[in-house]
Amino acid sequence: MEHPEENLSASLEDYIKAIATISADKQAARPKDISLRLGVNMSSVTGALHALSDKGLINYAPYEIVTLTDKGQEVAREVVRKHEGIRDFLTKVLAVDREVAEKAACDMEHAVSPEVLNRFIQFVDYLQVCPRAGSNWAEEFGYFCEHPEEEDDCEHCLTLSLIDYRARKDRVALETKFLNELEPGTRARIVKINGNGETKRRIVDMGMTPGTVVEIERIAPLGDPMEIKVKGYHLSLRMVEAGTVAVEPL
Amino acid sequence: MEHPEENLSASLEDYIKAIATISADKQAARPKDISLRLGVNMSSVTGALHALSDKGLINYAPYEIVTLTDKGQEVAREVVRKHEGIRDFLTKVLAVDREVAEKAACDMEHAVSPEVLNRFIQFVDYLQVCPRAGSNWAEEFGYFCEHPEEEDDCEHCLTLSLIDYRARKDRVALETKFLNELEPGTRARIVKINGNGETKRRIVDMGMTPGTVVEIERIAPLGDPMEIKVKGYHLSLRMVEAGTVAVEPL
DNA sequence: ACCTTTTGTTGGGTTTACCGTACATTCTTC
DNA sequence: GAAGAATGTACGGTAAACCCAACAAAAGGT
Repeated sequence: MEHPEENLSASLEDYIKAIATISADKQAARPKDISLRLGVNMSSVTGALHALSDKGLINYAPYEIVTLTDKGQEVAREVVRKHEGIRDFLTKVLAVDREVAEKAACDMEHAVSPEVLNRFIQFVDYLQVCPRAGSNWAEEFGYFCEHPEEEDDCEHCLTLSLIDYRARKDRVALETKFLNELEPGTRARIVKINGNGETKRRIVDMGMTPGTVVEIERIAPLGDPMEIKVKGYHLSLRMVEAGTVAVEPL
Repeated sequence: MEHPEENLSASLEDYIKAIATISADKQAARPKDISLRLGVNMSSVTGALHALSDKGLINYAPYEIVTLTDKGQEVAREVVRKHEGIRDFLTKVLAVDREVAEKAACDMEHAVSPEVLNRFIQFVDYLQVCPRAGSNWAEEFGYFCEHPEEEDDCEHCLTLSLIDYRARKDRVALETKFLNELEPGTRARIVKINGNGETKRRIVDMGMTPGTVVEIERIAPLGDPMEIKVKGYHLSLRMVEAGTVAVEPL
């Protein structure tokens, strides 16, 4: 816990990711599991664990099980977001085979800047919101990135496809719902947040502003809370809160 | 020239790229230029030059100017294609700022597999050929990647935008030209290659099959040859050859 | 031609990230 | 509860890439 250094090396990020995924599956991550997953020698794992421990990202003592600290979990969340963001972009946009994409994402994730990562994630969302490609298509997407909260104003990018645009718009107007009414696996676009001061602030802090695309990941067995994905982040939301969010299903 | 090893490290690829770009600007690449461009110490450059020389990629003797061997130029072409492919994707598809994209491409180019690179390049081309994004958009792009030579059959991805599709198709039918008639900077899609056996084979070997998108880069002062870009590759084509290629301007 | 500056090289040293081998600990099983 | 297997650690070694400082060669100015 000496150096709380900011930047992790590519290799150490891999270790964090491995620990996070193994911990999610089983209870705890053993060095052996890590060595198998990453295909490295056990002695390399020991070395890496020391480094991560020094940075205060894992709880590590020789011969004991490895767990992520709070700080480590935060780092892991970012690493996973990056991996999934790239993988989803490759599969959903570039139509890369799932398995190939998984591997490619591992290779790419250490080289993609946060800025570009956000573009990847936004692009996937964009395809759902404005499924058009006009001649000024890239320009339109750039505008969308700058102002995601603005009304779905595709008109000027759809000079020749107005009919479709209007059909969609009509359909959407009829189908406006609240976030808690949606099924797992569905996607929707936020229209408005009805909550009062504190609740609203909490939701907005999560990045859920009007125009944002959300995906329902799953709903807990008891019906509360629900897990959603927003801008690549996995979030947990209480049903009461979800009920304040008006959305257009996509 | 000892080890003609296949894979270059990320760092050595950077050196090759630097040598290639500097050589293009000035006559020859001096170690100092390389050190400045890559922001590394002179002694690091010397070490890298030794390594590249051992691999037979550069002509290097102490205190003499550095040049690429044929093999080195081949490697450089690939590296440049990767860099430009990523950069163009970032700018033209993801609307990333030119300068940011240039930097991001440098970071990403060593992590992107040839397979994904081709998707990047194809996607940029795809936007020109079928500028539509229907609900089954990724699927359509995947099909296009699998069968680039097939007829421009966007109908089933355009159920609601037929009008635009037909307008474009009519326009294209009227404007079919030959490759040698196009201006630098324009893009076109190959319709047919009219040449006989040998000429035709040469052109097809360059990757110019029907359905492929080409970009006219420039035409030599004397009008011959012309430089074009196909699938990320910069090619040189004699006007006689270009005259055998029927294209739809985009 | 000589002296200074710029450029280039060599050698030694650091860091990261591996590996292999040898030793230590824990778990399993009888 | 002790032997043997599985797991974990420590130590030394390698390779890539970098740096700095010292020395060497080439280029430029007077």
